[in-house]
Amino acid sequence: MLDIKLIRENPDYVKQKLKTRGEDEAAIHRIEKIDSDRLEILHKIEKLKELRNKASDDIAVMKKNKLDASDAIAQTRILGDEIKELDSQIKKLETELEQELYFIPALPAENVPLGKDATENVEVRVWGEKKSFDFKVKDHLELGKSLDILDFERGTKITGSGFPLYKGKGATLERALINYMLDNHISNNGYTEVLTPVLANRASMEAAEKVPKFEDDMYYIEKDGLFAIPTAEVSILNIHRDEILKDEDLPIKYCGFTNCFRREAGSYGKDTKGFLRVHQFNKVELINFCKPEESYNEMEKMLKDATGILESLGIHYRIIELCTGDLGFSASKCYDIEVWSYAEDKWLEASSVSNCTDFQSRRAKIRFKRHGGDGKQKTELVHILNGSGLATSRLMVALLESYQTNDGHITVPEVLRKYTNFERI
RNA sequence: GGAGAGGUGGCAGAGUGGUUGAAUGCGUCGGUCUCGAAAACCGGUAUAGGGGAAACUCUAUCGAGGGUUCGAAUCCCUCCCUCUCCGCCA
Repeated sequence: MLDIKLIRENPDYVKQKLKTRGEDEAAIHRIEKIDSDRLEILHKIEKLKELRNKASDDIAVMKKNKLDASDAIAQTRILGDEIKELDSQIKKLETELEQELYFIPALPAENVPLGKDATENVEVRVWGEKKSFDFKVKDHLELGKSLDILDFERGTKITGSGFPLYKGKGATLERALINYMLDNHISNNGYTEVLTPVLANRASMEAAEKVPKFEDDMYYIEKDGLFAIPTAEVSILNIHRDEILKDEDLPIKYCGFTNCFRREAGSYGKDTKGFLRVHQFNKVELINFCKPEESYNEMEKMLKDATGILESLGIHYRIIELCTGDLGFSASKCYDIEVWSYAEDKWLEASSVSNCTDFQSRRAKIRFKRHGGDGKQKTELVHILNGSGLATSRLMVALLESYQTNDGHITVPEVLRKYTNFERI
């Protein structure tokens, strides 16, 4: 969430920034009003509490000296009643303020291209070239079926549509991809592997800014009050919730594989084919906790970490920088990595790398102590970045399609062979 | 699921109604000493919010939320979590 102080002191700046995201300023107006009302009451309350504290100390002294304090007690009781009344008023305002703040997105970074929606995203670079096939390419559904490695129908039987079943060499290939990516990030890119829970409580979902804003997109187990994570970002970020980290430990970099669960409410009928949009998918996630001055630099590194995988797999991809109007809720800057689908004849999003700066860390209370040269310490919010490195479902589409042979088989990319123990499907 | 114990600062651990934001130890930071280090000694060391140019000051916080009281870490209620034993079980 945004810093209320920033809104208080620089409302016009905040409104202008939000406008570039297509947000209207009405909510900020409401917030300003609630905040000033709250401050006014806060001043009264603190004054009254100060009086009460002093009076209580006096009473303590009187009692100690065996003096009659009943007058003082009676007077202080009145103070207490006033405080109670104001307390309930301020609590109401605080709740209102929170409810508004929870729905205000992060402010775009200065160098993010302006634009109203996805059509105005900017292509940063393209890697590799499209292969040319001298036969008609099959899509991943045909390949999956004919080679008996993907079974969407039976996945549907088990759960419902959008829950894929991998089979035989398909399952092995998926596992190989995951292992390859993890090993790469651990050995070459300096990440610490974590294997986290895939269910998260409400506090964790809130800390990662997924709830209440996106509550309808989450699977929720009412009986236990738990959410299925939409991304490992949630579970990994919460490793350090409510912690104060040491500055010499930063940046802290984790990678972790989990299943991810998304209801995709409202997107029925769109990209429903096979892997293009699923409710459960596999993803290796990268999370970085760092000092504010490092975050944009770390972001570029994360982008390299993710694209390095694609390059070693020989997958044709491009990097898109999202414009202000297309940025995710928590992100100040975001790159999408898209892989080329030969059968769909379009780019598919396989990863996004986001710098969420202090937007999540404020809510999650993840800070660090900065040691000043003068021996003084200052507590600051860390910056948090997340990136998929990568999600396998759409990567699998690109991989199967681009490695198909004219006899309908799949050649396993070189780097995966030591994980699959086969070269061909 | 049944029975019991407990949640206090970075950690360990005192504290059962009144200058307790909280003893003590450890850690940590600064300093003295030293050629340097260790040891020893001295001093500092929570978080959030408000006011103030600043010095500083006020408020809140002892798992969370309510209650009792002039006053709550301490008493009462609800919830959450952890641990131990039993049961069940991958």
